[in-house]
Amino acid sequence: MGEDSEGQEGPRENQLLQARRRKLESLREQGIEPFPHCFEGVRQIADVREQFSGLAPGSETEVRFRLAGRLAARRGHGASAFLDLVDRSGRLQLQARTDVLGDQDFALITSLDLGDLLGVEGTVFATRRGELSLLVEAATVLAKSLRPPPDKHSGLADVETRLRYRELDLIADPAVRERFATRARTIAAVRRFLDDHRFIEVETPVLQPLYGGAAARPFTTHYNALDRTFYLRIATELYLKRCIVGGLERVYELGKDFRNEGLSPKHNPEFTVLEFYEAYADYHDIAARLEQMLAFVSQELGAPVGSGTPEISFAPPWQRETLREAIQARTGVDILADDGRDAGRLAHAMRERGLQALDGDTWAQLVDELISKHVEPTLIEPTLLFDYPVELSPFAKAHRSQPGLVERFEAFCNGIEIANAFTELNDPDEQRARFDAQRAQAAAGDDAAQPYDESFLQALEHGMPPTGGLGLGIDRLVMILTGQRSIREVVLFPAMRDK
RNA sequence: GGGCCGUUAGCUCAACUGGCAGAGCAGGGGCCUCUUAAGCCCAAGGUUGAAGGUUCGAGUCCUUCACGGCCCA
Repeated sequence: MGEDSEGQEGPRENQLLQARRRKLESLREQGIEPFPHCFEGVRQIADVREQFSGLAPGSETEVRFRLAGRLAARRGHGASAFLDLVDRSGRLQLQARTDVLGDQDFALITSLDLGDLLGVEGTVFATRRGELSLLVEAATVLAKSLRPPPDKHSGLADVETRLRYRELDLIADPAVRERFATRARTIAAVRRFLDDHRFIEVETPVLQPLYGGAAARPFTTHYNALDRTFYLRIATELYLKRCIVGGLERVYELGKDFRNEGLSPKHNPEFTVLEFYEAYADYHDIAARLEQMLAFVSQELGAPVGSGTPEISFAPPWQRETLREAIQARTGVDILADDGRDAGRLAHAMRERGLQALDGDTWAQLVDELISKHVEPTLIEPTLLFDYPVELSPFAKAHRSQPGLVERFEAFCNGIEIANAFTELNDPDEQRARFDAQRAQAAAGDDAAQPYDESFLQALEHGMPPTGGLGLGIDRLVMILTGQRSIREVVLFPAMRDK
């Protein structure tokens, strides 16, 4: 290999890299392939532990296992050595002995670096102190590691390094691996629930000629073949309703939305969302469906999955309040005291109670402020807030008895919003009027206002059945289920600024 | 956008009021056949995030910047 391969690294780090490069060369000189193509018959470390959990200290067995994983620690004793092998399912101690392996293979296995990928075959035994172990009869290098792994004991502490180089975080911390496995099981359980209830999974465009379905700024891109600006979707809502118009009756989509916003512990610019729509249902039906679904999901995950946070039970029924009551109970402000929806009067009522109210804010923005500042943080147990102002909800159907409100609820848990649902607006003329109102807001400078979507309106004009729909933030749900306070801990590769 | 905090060896962390940048782990050379954060001996490893400034002297004080964390908007 190159004598100047050290050019790009610092001169010091090179000592470590060079040592590994030398071992790579040495393997090849011995005729050993450092990057073989496969290793057959691999079992999981958890299989060994399950089968031999009660093996008495000092006992040996004839039971042979082939295992593969990463070398995580080594304790040498001259003519024998203990090695720790880690796979996705766990960690197991290996014992290597000259009298079993012969000098050559023993020298090979003990000269491996921490971090190397290793395949072994051997028999199960328990040490005198009772540590379940594998006596290695054969060892194969499966991939040479050319960089030093994180510290075998203290792991990685620097948050930035953990997020930028998630592979190192995963290598160093089994709890992180477990968290992402929990995420996968959560999503699988959501799918199973919906599939079992006659929903069908669909895929709608991520790249869209026009974005919509939520109040957010989009990412834009250029489609060369059409020489036209395209947008990354901010929601799946409008296409999914077109599926409902088309007669699919119960549909869901699980995938990523993209919003051109800042980063925060609750926000990543790309995030995973479930939306489902159910024909002939209203928002009460959807609320019940959501309760059932999350109860099912948490049950599928098995008992306590949260760590460090108060135990959250999704068992139905959840707490229910109307939005008006919720705000009034926590701030004393009645947002509907004034039928005129006058921003000045609401701001005055807020200031009377010692609450901050910005001068330029509209009535709807003040309501939004009351929710996110004074209500949302107080909602720890799963809670549904019903009946929102129409100004905040351009796609929700008017309330059947409360003028100025729509049939919408949001679900909160652990002080954050996790879901948003409505009885869907299916009157095309009313929807057109809502778009007009959005257009006026956009003209007034609101860059998160809805663009006018004529093809969606046309679809509604063909007739959409009465429908209930819901959007659920999967990342936030996983945060709750795994007891994490930051979305970055449940997204494998969160967005980061360039270093 | 604002405030506070952080950035020192590959990793985890020290370094008093400004006075020779250290340790453990990892890596290198030895010893050691039941250890498990194995142990013992030896040697090595640094542009202290970047740039500028103050000072006889800066990891430490000042300014600006970068990235990250927490809080606020």
